[in-house]
Amino acid sequence: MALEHAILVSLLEKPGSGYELARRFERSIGYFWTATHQQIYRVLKRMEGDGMLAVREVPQQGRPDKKEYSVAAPGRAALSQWLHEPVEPESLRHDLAVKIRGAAFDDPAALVREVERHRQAHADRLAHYLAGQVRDFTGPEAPAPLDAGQELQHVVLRGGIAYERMTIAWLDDVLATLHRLAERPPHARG
Amino acid sequence: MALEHAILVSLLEKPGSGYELARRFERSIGYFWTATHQQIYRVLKRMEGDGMLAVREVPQQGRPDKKEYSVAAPGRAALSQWLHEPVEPESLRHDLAVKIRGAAFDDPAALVREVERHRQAHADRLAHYLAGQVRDFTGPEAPAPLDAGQELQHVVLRGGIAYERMTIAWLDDVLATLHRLAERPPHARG
DNA sequence: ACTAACATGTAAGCTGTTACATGATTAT
DNA sequence: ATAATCATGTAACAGCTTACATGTTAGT
Repeated sequence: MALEHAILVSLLEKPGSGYELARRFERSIGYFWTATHQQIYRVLKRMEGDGMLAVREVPQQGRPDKKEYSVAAPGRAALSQWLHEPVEPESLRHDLAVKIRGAAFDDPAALVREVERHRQAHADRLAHYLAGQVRDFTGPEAPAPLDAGQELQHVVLRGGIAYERMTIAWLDDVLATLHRLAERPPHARG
Repeated sequence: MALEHAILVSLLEKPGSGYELARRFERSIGYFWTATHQQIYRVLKRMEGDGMLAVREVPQQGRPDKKEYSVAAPGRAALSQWLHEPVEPESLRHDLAVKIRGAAFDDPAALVREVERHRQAHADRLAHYLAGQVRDFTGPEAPAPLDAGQELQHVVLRGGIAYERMTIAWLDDVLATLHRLAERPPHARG
């Protein structure tokens, strides 16, 4: 399971609390792995018990105390071992594709609004990624030259950008197909 | 959960046994939704109990008997209802991206072979999809004109093809990045 | 004899989601 | 007052994965 490993990577990049991790999973790490705070707290506790993480209670002024987690030696070793093991290439799980094929047994035109909604969500994500790319990697505020960690973060972000662009283009193809089907004379629908 | 709905779509396209469904989930349906036979048998039983599916025992010669499932009226209604409900745009779960960011804390060059392996897997899938496209939709053996169901299957397949092409191009970008980092003088790494 | 394909299941364990629960501080 | 943000958890349930389990027929 990669949630543990995603947490190890994130904490190596910067130690932090469960709450902070949950927010990172809504942003940068979340571009390729999602997790809710409930999951994160459960896994942090387990990993702490396994000796993978070290905890430090940090008293704060004007805010509740927090537990700052950082990666202990066994955690770093576990990550290193995982990096050297092969993982299976992902298989997709795409509800919308199921819906599109299902539309053959319902009204294809009824899907148009849903597909447009998805297109908008992907366009928003793309805009967000592009802004992040300029801010962190290509803009005047970005460090130059980038270190290895930043280069690797950038290539992952480029993957997210490519994914969103591809998805938007495909959803346009889907919309065009749905419109073509809606214009067919009834006897040709089948 | 979309497994039920994926099963409904598949059985509407063609009734079949749990075993046959499991094979379809390794092929066409599996392009965008995966499931193992254990999952499928369990869900089929539940759906049958809920009255969504009808079963027919089919004796076979030279083979074990099979249970052929088909969609009953309540199943069709449930699919239709789901088609009219919005679903959340998917979030990615990509182990390899976690590994790439993790490589900053290990040896980036050690990831090259893993990335190449993934690239090969995606190239194989792309070849498989392209062959299917010619066989079912664009080749001389394919029906012309396509009916609505076939048009929708084709646009989903085009999505799979676009996904594999995008992924292969991104993995080439990843490989180029890893090679660039490996060529850096040691003082410029970290 | 052995392997592959056909065919269907159970059990245990892990992962993930949703709902519930609490409490402080800061800004409007 | 009210809402938002910070901060951490529990409980119940649903879904998925892995291992185990059985038996037939067809091909080499």
